[in-house]
Amino acid sequence: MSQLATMNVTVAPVDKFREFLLTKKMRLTPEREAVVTAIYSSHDHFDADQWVDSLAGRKGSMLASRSTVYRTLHLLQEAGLIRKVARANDREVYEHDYGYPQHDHLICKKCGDMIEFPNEMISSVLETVAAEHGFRMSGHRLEVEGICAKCSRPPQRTHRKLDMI
Amino acid sequence: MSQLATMNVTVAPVDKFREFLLTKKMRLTPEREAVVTAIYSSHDHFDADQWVDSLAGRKGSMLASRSTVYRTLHLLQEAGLIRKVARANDREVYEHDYGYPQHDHLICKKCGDMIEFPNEMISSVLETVAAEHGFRMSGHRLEVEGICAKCSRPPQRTHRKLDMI
DNA sequence: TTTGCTGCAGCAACTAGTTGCATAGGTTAG
DNA sequence: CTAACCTATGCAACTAGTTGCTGCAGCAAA
Ligand SMILES: [Mn+2]
Ligand SMILES: [Mn+2]
Ligand SMILES: [Zn+2]
Ligand SMILES: [Zn+2]
Repeated sequence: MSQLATMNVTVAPVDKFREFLLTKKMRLTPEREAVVTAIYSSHDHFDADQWVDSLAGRKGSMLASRSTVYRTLHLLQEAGLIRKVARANDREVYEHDYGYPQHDHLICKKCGDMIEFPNEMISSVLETVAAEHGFRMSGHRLEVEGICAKCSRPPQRTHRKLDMI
Repeated sequence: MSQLATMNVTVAPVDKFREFLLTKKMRLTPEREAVVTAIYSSHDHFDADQWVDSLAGRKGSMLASRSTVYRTLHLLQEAGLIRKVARANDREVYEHDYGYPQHDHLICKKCGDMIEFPNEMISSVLETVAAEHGFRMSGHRLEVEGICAKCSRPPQRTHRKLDMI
């Protein structure tokens, strides 16, 4: 999934989150910590449901309720720790927005694959456009849709010695 | 809302829709025609709800059910007549994608205003990126978020002779 | 301790949007 | 004409995500 190199960061995500919460006079509760720890335990695109499942009842033990997971996801976005990246299969797809270089995605309509690409050019075009409009840009979300190289190869079946009967 | 000039098109939206449906061996039913006519009766950003309201029961007589409105919106996207442009107030925002020049939007987090800007530069950057990845791009969705010029002016109150008591 | 205040969790009810299903109705063959 | 076929509709049930409410924990004043 991740073909871009990761970056080292000095402040751990949990601490960055605590700092953010302090500025809003909010606390890093055990529930909120459970969510941020879970999310930063692996570096992948993810959706809310998998954490609702594992943190709130259905599959795992109750570490945070469904509402709390969703509310914490909002806080994590505000804090700049995660961002919405696309919508796939009726679900919002998120990713880490901290400790990882800026990029956008080519999204294959057939297989759903999300190919990451760095976006300096686009960012700088947007800086210019925003300046022209006196617009203070804080971020962007770009979904490029189409068919990936794998899926657009002619329907020649995948390489195989012999078909099964 | 629209600060970009409109373009003249030869084929009317309803006819373009009928053509598209034919290629899929589908019919332009009265319900589908009602939806596309309603949507093309004005040239604005819009959301599904307003057409569900006016076409399905609640306000007028039933021209197309809720499901049919939503299903027709999908078809209109496939047909290249409309496209999703952003998400605002928990609703998808659509706009005409036919008879109007390509553009993207600066979206103000405070007032919700959507400022349109033409996007040739961005399209061409994306063409290059897509080519590099052997990706056959069919479209994109770009939301630039931030604070618009109006909203970022110092909090000097709006011009008013005398405050109300 | 008791009392009061505040922030947060969990619940349940809600909204936008999707989908399975039964059936209405159009199209074609006989 | 009818029968078979097939598409598209409307309904109702469903899903992802949001929100108002209530009650409880943590802290502070009395
Ligand atoms: Mn990514
Ligand atoms: Mn627009
Ligand atoms: Zn693919
Ligand atoms: Zn604004």
